[in-house]
Amino acid sequence: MLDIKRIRQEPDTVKALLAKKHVKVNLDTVKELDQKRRQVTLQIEQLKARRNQSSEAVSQRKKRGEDAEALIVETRQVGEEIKALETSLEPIDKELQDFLLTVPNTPLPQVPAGESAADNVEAHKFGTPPVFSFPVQAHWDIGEALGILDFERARKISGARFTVLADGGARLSRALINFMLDHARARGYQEMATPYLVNAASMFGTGQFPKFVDDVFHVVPHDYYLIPTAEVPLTNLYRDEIIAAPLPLKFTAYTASFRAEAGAAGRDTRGLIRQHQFDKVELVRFEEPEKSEAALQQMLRDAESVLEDLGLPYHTVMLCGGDMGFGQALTYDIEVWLPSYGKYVEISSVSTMTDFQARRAGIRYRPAGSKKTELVHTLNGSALAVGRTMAALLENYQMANGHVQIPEALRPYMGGLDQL
RNA sequence: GGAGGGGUAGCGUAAUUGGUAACGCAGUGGUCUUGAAAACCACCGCCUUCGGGCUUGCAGGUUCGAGUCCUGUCCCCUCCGCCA
Repeated sequence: MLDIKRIRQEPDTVKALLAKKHVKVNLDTVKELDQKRRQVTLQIEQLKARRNQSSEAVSQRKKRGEDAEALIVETRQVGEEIKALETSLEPIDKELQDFLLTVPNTPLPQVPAGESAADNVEAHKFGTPPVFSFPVQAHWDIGEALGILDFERARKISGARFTVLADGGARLSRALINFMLDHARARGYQEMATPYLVNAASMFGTGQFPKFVDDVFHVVPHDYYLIPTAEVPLTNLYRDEIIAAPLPLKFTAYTASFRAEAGAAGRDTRGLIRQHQFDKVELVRFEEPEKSEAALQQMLRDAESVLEDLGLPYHTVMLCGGDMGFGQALTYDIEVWLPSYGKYVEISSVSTMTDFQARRAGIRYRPAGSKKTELVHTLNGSALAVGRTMAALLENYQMANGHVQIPEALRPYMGGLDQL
């Protein structure tokens, strides 16, 4: 959520920044609603002050045994006025709140202009795409041939966009998770294991709701939501809290993630790339506002180095305004080379949300020497998406005989096994 | 899922028949001190258009006035049931 004060004070700047995200918002409506709300609120508070006074006076008279009937009648009228004004304020308040919840975060100044992924700017590159002396196979073919991916039975027991990992596939996935968690822990992230089902308040806190309700799974009879990313439970750990511990706070968690992928029909229908359920190791960081941009660079390196340790070629792009997400102020996508696609494919997204989530979720801290609390900055990133990493491994490390080499760094997690 | 008990400031506790949230500890700043402790003073939830308003888990209701009464709901504890 954006600061209403900021919208009030510099509407043109906000408007210009949002235009960079190719979002058009009618800030004039906000301005009108805000003015009206402030005006009515003032009236209400003045009347309440009067009611508090006469109510106290009633109390005094009664204590002295005097008659207070006239005063009670008068106070009752004030109460009725307050009620009427409050009733008139309700729709204004609701409309303003509802609107503010749908306004995206403003991008930072360095975000490149642009409309789509084509306008993203390459920031870093590692490795070179492998050259094969034999026909390249896609990971779904490699996996099925090796008996480690079973899409057909997954369709039977669940449906489209689900996968069964079998034998070495399950083992490889678990190895990757452990490898990634250890990698994050070595870089100072505290490991957490969180619920996969969260309440609606958490979804509002990180910004999935109200705009993206249709993208998540709703467990109807109990009114829980399946997390679309561990960013949700991790960031909401400190919802409605004033963080007492010294910042930064760095967390990592492995969780399954669930996405409805509504409207995605036909895209990436084969393989592990786009699933309703996938595994991910996530990084979340709570940081002081002045340090959040430097923190973002660190987190980016924390994620990139996973791919470097696995020897997978990738490049990193800074997202242009039009390709950015709802709550992000600055986002880097890490894209891994996928031979079957013949291009780089997103495997991680690392972002600073500035104070956008913190304001929604009420996450504050007390700056050293300050009496007032301030909103923290929240950052998050994947390190990494496990299914996509597995796909990249199978494809980049495939051999002519259909088997797949296991990179050095992963072998200790596979009991020394060097190929599948 | 059922029955009972509970939720008040970071922690522990108060608040007559409904009368306008009190106290202790912890913490922060100050006085005093060579320094510290002790003592004393102030601060010690949120918003504010600086008038004031709000805050007893949350949302409503009754009332001139609700921590207190009523309804709904969330969470915690104990017991029973179920269960990995």
